[in-house]
Amino acid sequence: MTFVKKCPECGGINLFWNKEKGEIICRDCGLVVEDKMVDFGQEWREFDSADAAKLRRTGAPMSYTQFDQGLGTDVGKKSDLYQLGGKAKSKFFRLRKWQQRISTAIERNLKLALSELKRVSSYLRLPGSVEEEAARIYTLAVQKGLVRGRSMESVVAGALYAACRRHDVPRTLDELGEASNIEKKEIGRTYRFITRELGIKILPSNPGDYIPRFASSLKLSAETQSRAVEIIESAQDVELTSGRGPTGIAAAALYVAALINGEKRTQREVADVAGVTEVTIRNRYKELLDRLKLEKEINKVKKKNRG
DNA sequence: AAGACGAAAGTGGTTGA
DNA sequence: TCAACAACTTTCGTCTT
Repeated sequence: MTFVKKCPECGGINLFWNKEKGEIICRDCGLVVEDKMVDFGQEWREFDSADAAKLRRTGAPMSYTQFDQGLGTDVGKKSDLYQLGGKAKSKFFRLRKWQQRISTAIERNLKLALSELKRVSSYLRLPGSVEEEAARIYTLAVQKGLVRGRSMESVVAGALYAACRRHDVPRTLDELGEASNIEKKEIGRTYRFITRELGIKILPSNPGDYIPRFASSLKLSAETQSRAVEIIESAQDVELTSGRGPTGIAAAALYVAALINGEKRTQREVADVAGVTEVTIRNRYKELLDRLKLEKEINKVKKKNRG
């Protein structure tokens, strides 16, 4: 299944589909070609009708993004009535009344929340697996009554953020904030709250996970990207990364890598796409130079530019 | 004139008494 | 619950290219 055959940036055909992250990456120039992948394919193949009967599932797939896991039954609308006689008609109304009573506050809340969740996740072009996870987290949160006293939207955003982290598909709090119109602080707060209350373990995100996206928005080459990843790895070896914000590290590594590869970007440009300030980049950058003996390479490039 | 640099003061969160 | 603390931000003046 391919939407894009050629990289629009460099024309290369060496495209790599990272299915888990929902990104297509050009191996030649590092551009993230397409990051709104939807998997329309069937994951099975059928060769005859016997196979078809065996393999096809009936009905919609079970999903947490449906408020009742997609398994509920609706008593129909009035437009279905034309085929019913008198008795059946009264039975219909009775059943429908019941269903309305059964629709508790929780279900109504879920219905609303999940449509919000879908909205935000499609805005951020998150893969379905993350959306599913977020919906699961949200459902658990509702069942535990954690939404009380918090806005539904902020819990949705928090659940999505947690799901992103768990799937190593990092989005920054800023991005979540932009997509959901909730303040970054608030999202962070609810995120910590629900993960604590639900006992969800989340490892600190790896700075390297941010590199492809940042590098792509800065139009940096694949070599620069892998250079940045190397820098991050060696930084981890000398314990420069613990306790620091991963986005700052990713930004600084990318800045240095671009410098070394002669694709210089200003600190401001890098800072903007990474959602940190220039000051943070400078601090990380300085630490990197101090500890990783990169000065030589930088000086080499500087000399080259002069001569 | 733009970019890089670094000092100083402020913010929000964590930790430990 | 409060204070100390680390990381990060904002702001601003100075140096470099």
